[in-house]
Amino acid sequence: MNISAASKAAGLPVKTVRYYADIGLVQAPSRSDAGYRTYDDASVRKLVFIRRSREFGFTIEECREPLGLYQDQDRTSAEVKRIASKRLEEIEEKQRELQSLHDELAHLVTTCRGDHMPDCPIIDYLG
Amino acid sequence: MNISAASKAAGLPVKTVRYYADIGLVQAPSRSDAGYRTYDDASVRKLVFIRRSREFGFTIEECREPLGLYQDQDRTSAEVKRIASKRLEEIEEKQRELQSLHDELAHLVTTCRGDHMPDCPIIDYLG
DNA sequence: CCTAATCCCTCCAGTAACTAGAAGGTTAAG
DNA sequence: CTTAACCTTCTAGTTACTGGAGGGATTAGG
Repeated sequence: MNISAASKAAGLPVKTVRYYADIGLVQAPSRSDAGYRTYDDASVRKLVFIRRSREFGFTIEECREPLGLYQDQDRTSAEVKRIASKRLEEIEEKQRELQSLHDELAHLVTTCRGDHMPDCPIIDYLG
Repeated sequence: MNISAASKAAGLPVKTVRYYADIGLVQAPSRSDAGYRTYDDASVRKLVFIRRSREFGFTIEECREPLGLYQDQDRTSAEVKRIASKRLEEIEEKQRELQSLHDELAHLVTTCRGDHMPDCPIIDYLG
């Protein structure tokens, strides 16, 4: 798989895929004879994992920890479990926050009459 | 309310609160005699709205649109509704993505035995 | 009233994580 | 065999903060 196919599959720009290998977040991919980067499904799954983590506010450094664990032959199952559980709690907190952002906007949508008048009940709240 | 109280209430660093007024994302706050910025509850609610939007990957420019609407005296209710509905769909897509990230890590946690052995079923998937 | 701690201010420089563009080599379709 | 769509490296720019210097204002204790 060339870089553009991997980038499409992962949902990341080509430039970003290169960048992640440059900074050592993922392993440097192998190269074709012409020097083209070649990717496999496991690499793509890692990129998807990073993309989703990044989209929800985890930093690059915070992505390194779980990714490092997956690759570390000496880690114990207990260590993997501890770090993943901590991350899971952070994600659940994000889910609650996202839900309240959702509810706030849903309220705006349902209270607006959607007509041509400029008044809208939400203005009293946010204006 | 001084800037540090507003910053605590909004869940944003003081520097970031100043920055948002500097770039015109929120209105420049009024000042005390000594030149201190003073904030009210409506300003704090706007800052919370921005914080949550930013945490979930909306850019500063994408925050301007709904915030602008709230303040625009000439907008129609239909326009408010259209933009808020579009944003709501984006948020629902983010909720689905966050759920996938959650499930992926939850799988990691439940399949790990949590003992001192270094093997873990998730490695086959991501390693 | 004085002093120390804790605010607050502005300004400038630095960082994280990309992202755009130039210059040029490679591959696949017609 | 050309030409369009790939790919490469490199450097420089952007977004959204973030840290620190230097200095004024406010508050709590003695």
